[in-house]
Amino acid sequence: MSDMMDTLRNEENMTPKQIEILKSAIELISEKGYYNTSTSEIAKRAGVAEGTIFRHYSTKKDLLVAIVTPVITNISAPLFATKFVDQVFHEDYNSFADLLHAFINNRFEFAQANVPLIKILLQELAFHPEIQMAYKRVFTEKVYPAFNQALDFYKQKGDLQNLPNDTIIRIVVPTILGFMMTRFILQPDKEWDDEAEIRQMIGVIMGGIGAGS
Amino acid sequence: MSDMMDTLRNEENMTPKQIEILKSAIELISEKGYYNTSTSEIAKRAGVAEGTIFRHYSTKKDLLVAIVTPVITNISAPLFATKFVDQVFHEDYNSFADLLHAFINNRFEFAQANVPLIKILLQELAFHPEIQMAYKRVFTEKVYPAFNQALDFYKQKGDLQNLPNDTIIRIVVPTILGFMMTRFILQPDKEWDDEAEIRQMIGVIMGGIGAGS
Amino acid sequence: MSDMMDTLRNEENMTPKQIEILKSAIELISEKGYYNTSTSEIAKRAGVAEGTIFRHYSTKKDLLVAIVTPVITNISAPLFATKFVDQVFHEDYNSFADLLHAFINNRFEFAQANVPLIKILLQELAFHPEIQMAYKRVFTEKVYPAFNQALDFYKQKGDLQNLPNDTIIRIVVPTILGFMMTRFILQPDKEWDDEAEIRQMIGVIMGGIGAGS
Amino acid sequence: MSDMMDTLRNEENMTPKQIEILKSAIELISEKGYYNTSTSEIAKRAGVAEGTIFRHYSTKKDLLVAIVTPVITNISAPLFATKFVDQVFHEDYNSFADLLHAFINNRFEFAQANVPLIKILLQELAFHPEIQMAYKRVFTEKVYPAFNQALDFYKQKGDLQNLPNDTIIRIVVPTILGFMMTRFILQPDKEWDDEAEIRQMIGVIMGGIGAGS
DNA sequence: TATGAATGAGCTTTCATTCAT
DNA sequence: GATGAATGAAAGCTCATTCAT
Repeated sequence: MSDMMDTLRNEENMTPKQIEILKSAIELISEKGYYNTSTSEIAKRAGVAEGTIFRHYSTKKDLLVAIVTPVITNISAPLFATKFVDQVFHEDYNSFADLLHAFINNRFEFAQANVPLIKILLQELAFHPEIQMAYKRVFTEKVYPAFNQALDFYKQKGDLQNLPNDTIIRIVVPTILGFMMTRFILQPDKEWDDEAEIRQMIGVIMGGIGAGS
Repeated sequence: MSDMMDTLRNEENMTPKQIEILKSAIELISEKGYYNTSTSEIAKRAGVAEGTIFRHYSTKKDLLVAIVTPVITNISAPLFATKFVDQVFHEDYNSFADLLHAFINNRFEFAQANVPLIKILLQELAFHPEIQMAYKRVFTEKVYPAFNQALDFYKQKGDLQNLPNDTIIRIVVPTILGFMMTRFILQPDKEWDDEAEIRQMIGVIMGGIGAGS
Repeated sequence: MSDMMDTLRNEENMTPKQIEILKSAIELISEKGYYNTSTSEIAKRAGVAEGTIFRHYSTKKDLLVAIVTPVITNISAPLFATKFVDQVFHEDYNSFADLLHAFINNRFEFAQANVPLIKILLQELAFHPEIQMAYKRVFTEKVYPAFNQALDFYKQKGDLQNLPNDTIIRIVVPTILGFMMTRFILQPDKEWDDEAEIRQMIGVIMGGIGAGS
Repeated sequence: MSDMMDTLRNEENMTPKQIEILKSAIELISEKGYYNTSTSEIAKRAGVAEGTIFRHYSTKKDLLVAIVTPVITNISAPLFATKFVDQVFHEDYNSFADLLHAFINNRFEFAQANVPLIKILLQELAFHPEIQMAYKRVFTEKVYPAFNQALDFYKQKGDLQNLPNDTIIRIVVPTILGFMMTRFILQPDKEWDDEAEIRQMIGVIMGGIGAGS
């Protein structure tokens, strides 16, 4: 749980009660959904009075946004972290496959540490325009450009077929997402050989978009 | 809309009011979600008294299930229709790529005609165990076996690499789903060259899993 | 059941549907009470459309009154039947104890044949002014005078102590009612030696109010 | 009313609103019955929002049970209070008639102070299994054994005829109940000479079951 | 800052009653 | 007469939010 709280915690300090509220809200909402979770339930599990929730989050939806927004930011963080971009362009990765491997491993660990948060994000994205906004902004301003840059770079390098970037993205992203959803949400209890799965997936992806094919 | 009602209508007749109720429920729920749509709203839009809804669907959730269950069945219908299986095994399709093409085209048209229904299915799947049950049953009993059969067949024929079926499915299905979601839900207003998109997608998929690579 | 319908049937003929409605209403209301029984349930059990009930009884309460009013009349019928009064005054019964015995036996059989109807009467008496009216009228106009007449007669004859009639009634009536309620409603399944019970009860009553004591 | 609230109040404190709710519920339900009294009416009379009722009693039926259960307990309280039993066996009462007199006086006062509560109990007993349960438990575990003990004691002492206890109880209890119902519910407005009535009633009862007869 | 009783609008659901067929 | 779809008022209940303490 501490990892997950790292994802959420901003620079300012939170009171212990506020942390309890967030934890409880995350547990309950990820289990039962936003509309099936009442503030009184959250308060009870957090060991806090119902009014206390509204001292910290003036609205139930505010509480949801406070949970979900940092996830959106963090999910895509490495993609636009200066460090990452630098690594790519300073050829820390010899090939697109290497980059993909590093990227997937990194995001895999993040997902593993934040399953409940990601569940909430996926489930509620459809219903809350506020969240959709945040998501779209991050995607178009950060993720998409970073992706494009990287793809252009490795195309130039001869690692990739000359497909439109959009097409490549539409292959790569759902494949990764699909794997993660299956891995963590649909069949979390299956025995997975994660490393093998990832290698295989990359093999197939590169078979589809790599230059050699 | 008439197409969509075909997806829902059973053999027996519905009263005009019942059809109106279904239509209104579909519109509203697909726009705003199940929990943000009240039965009084549905009644108002359907031009019907609120009690009339409960004469036909004894529960609000019953109404949802009546909307969503036929979609689950129809989404996967061609996969387990005798006709389809026959076609596959009587070599109506010379290659897995051909099969894929026919399949995607067919499902693309279905999706196009049923966007609101599919939106509802995707959005509510997470929260209603009844729906999850129906989905799981159809998937494990129908879709998955049909897929396996087809994959085995074309593997034997030498069309496909010798990857585990599960891995192939985990590549192919999310890729197709991802495309459709982008096409019909995330960016429905973008100008799409559907035929080209599909061809490209198949190219990449076959690059990843086809025998030639 | 045929006996019970005798209690209800007036001179005019009823259609078979109407009889079915009455039967079903009696069963359901005596089991679950008036407010827990819906007209649609009654219709279903009667094998009749809901509207048909309202063709015969313009109101749900009308139906109840149609069930309960004849019971009130019949419960007390023997008390004011000319025949009964005649018997009393022509000394068909040698003693008040004899009269009591005949009376209790008679009412016992009536109760036995009409348990559901009596249950309904007892349960709903409290809530429906219409029923209370009917009950009060019958009691003050018929039962009470007949009782007084008989008591005066047997007092004069020296069978009874010189207690106020009201006091005697307040001993006799609740004792009989209490026995019947215990016998038919509270503990209907206990094995009863009815004849012995009745004899004992009369013994005690006469011990309390009879002249010998 | 304060007396009545004593019957209901548990050791813990109630908020003033909760007291108002109870009072209003008792008034309305005893006048019109449970099913004819809506929670909104209760709220209005109590000067409280409807939601407030459900904060204190999670169900309308819970409210009813909260009203009725303490009555059941208190109605029979003296019968199984150690003090009462002691009194009986330490011959505080010289005869069964004395005991009866003390007992009736005591219960008469209780009834007088709790008419609405008792009305509710009598009226709703028929329809609510929860209440029936509570009633049966108290009767078989407390009232019945205490009665038996007392009857055996005074039989041995030669005060009572050798009738079966059950028969005695079936005479005594309905007679007392019948008197109280007539006195407080059926004809509360008649001018009563209570002391005389009670004396007379005891006379008759003892005439019926006493040893001298 | 924290509490939790109180609020009241809004929800789903029930059901006696009506009426066109 | 009989039907049963339709009605709509009213019910019990939920819950995010407020506010005096």
